[in-house]
Amino acid sequence: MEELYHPKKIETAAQQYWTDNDSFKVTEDPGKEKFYCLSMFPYPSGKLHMGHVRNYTIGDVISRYQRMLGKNVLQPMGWDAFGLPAENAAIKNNVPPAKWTYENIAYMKNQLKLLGFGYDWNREVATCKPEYYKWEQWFFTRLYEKGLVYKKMATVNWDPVDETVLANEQVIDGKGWRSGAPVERREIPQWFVKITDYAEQLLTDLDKLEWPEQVKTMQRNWIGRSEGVELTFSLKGSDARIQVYTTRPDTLMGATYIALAPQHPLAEMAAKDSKSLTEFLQECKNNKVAEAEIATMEKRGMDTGLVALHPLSGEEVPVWVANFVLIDYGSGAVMSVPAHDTRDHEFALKFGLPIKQVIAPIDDQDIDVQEEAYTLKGILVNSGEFTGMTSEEAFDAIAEKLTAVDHGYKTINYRLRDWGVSRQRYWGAPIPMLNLEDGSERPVALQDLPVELPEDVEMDGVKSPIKADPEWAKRTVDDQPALQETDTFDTFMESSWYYARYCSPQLDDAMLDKDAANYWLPVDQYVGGIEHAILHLLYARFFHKLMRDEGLVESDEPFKNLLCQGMVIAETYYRNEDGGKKTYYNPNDVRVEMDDKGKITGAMLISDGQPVEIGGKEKMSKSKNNGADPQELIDRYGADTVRLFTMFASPPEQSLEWHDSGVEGMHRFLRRLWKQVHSHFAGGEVPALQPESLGNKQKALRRKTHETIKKVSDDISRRMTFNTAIAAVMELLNNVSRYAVREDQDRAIVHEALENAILLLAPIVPHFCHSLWQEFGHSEPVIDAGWPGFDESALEKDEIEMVVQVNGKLRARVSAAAEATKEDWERLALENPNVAKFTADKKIAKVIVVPGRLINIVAK
RNA sequence: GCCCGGGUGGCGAAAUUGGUAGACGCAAGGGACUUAAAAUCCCUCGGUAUUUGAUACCGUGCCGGUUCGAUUCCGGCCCCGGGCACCA
Repeated sequence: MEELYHPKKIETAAQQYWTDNDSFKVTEDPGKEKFYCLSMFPYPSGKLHMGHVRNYTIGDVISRYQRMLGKNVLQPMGWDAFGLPAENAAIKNNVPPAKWTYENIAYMKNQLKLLGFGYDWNREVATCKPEYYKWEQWFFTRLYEKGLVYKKMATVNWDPVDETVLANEQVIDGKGWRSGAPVERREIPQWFVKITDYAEQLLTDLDKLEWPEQVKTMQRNWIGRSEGVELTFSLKGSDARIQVYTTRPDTLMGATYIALAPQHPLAEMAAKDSKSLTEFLQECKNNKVAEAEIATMEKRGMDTGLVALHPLSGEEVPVWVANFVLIDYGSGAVMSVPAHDTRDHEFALKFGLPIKQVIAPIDDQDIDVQEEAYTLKGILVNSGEFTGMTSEEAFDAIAEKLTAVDHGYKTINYRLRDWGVSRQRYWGAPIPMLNLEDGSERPVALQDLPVELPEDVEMDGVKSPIKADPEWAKRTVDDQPALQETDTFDTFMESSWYYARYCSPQLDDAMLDKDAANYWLPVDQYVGGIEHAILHLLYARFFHKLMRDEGLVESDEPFKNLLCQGMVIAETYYRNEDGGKKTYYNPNDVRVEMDDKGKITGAMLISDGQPVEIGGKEKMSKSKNNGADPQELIDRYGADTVRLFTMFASPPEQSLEWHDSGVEGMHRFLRRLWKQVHSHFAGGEVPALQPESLGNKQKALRRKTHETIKKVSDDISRRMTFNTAIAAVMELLNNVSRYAVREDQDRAIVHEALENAILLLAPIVPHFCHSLWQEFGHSEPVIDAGWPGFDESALEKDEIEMVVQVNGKLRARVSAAAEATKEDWERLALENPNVAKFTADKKIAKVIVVPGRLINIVAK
């Protein structure tokens, strides 16, 4: 064996071995327990970033561990290849998005191989390939036929100069990122999938999942099921009615005005007679569609002049337009009860609208609703026949009354909205729909699928090439001219079913092979970034149910266990350019200035020496240009060091703030371990271990070995805290290096410790362990070595140490034989001189003995 | 604004069910080896006080509570991060 650790050499050899032996190729084997471990596939943005390395190392460690447990492990990889950045790169570099994407895939695939991830590359998929999106298009036509998709008008960000639709990301401070023109909201027809039909299932099935509570809570809140009342206000002097939904019908008698979304038909109607209202509605259009934007902007409103009639009291209620009411949510109108809702209160104060208290606190607490909204439930006041009821009683009574007068009914509402899947962009899967001359629409027939996206195109930066080419969309249907839809799918469509396609990736006559899908699915462990906690994971769950109802899969849920890794974050640096634009600079190109105490005082760009703004630590991203390049570290230290460091730096669910320092330490650890193994073998033949004949020191090291096996197994399988698993192995090896080898049994114990350390580290630093495992004389590769078990008898202790506290403060340590009783411990503790010092002039009130941990003496 | 997380030494972190705060590692300082450097090895390393010693006091974002005992549970606040439906 080589005396020194040469990462390049052993990594190349191990990777070659895995390739030559097709080590990670798997097939369905009903006789073996399967384990499907999936990491979220990357967007091929150019090269791997630290977030990828972290994500895929976690997935690979879990996969390799499960394989060592003897399972049939599937770990596939592919490419989420459609998306906006390809179009931007195409414009910038004058290459077609397809070419750019395929080049990136090739480069990143090589990087993944260099990192030693055990993927079954035979199953690779790229979502931009017609073989892939053909089935997505087919599936959409099935949904169309089932009535699960529909077309409606929906709002987009419109750039009036470029005459194009902008993504939220492309709107910066209300302006188009290229043109700089203020964006407008515009309504265009778009396709929607009825996810709301599945809202209840998506909610209740969360209970079946072994997911982090945090993610389940986020999804529950996103779906937002509520029980309430749908009611209508009649309009004075008109047949029109305004429909509103409320979760607090008990406050109905306190409704003092109605607020409409600016896009509400009645608002637009009222604007016909009012110049000022028309102007106001126009101003409301100068806004990005993002909800965060709407929620944080200045609340504005205007009276429409319309008057609604209260459904129960018949009182006249003014109808206002408010810029924060969302047209896409519910009916686009809300009844406002300023006395009992914070936002309504704020609005009423601003515009001098009446505030009428109808709920009083249950206790005698003094409140003033003119000052502040009282939002809790209570007892009804000023509510006519409902006065005196509790909020709960009034909920039912008012609902019944509304039903009786035909102005409302109890209902269940969801915050979740249908999924808009139309994008006006080029680099996506074309929506397989035909628009006929007579105005009707038709799905593309299976034999005409896929509707292929031309790949050899030029991007002008404004219009999608398939929209710019008048010929592309032309079709003939039943001798009638028809136009192929030129919008493409939201890229969440592709990422909603790729996990299933991996089961039969090359199948060309169906979307999925049912046997293969039902063998592998659901995914046993899904690993990916927390930023996907809602959208991607919810859409994928929805898609799975759609596929189930199409008879393609049997399970209800796609991902049994979920591990959400935290973000890899890094400092951002930028400069403000003209027109409010920010240019971000990579941390590698920036020098940070510090004062004597190491506190950061400023930063400057190395290339020009001029200052840059410090923007705070954020998720590594292309748009913030704060990504670290793992490649340099791989070249310098090898993949194992990079893998080890990303796993050691923090627990997977926590966000990881990236610094290069620390990597060196991991490399040092591997070098030291290598040398340790080398010098162990240099000592010659190792005798067989004889556990019965060991002395105390020998027993102690052996105990440490078995404690480590126990802890690492638990850390990897149950806790998924790889950082503490690594720390435990380091501790064991520190014990080994401090251990003085004097006789044969010492060598046997060290041998056991080292051999097990190799097994425990094998999932994390696979090349390193592949090589050393061979040095231990094993012909089977370490990937197929069984995971070590621990010897219960080696864990036993003869003597136990406990801590003694007086009134909760640590005062002494005492030891006794393992058999010592509670009384023995109490006596030992009280006899201790330091304890006596603190209890001397006090009365002992109580002695608490926590076995194996501590003794606390309560003295007063 | 709304929903979900997080805050512990100079830094990344550990403390798993309410029971020894700081394991493991980085950085730093000191020493050994060396002509020298690198590498390697050894020692110190939360703060304050006691003029050797060990010990005492303080310390887990801030304020308060529950408890024999709180980084952990409860209430209120501050700061940071993620998501908010067209970034992926």
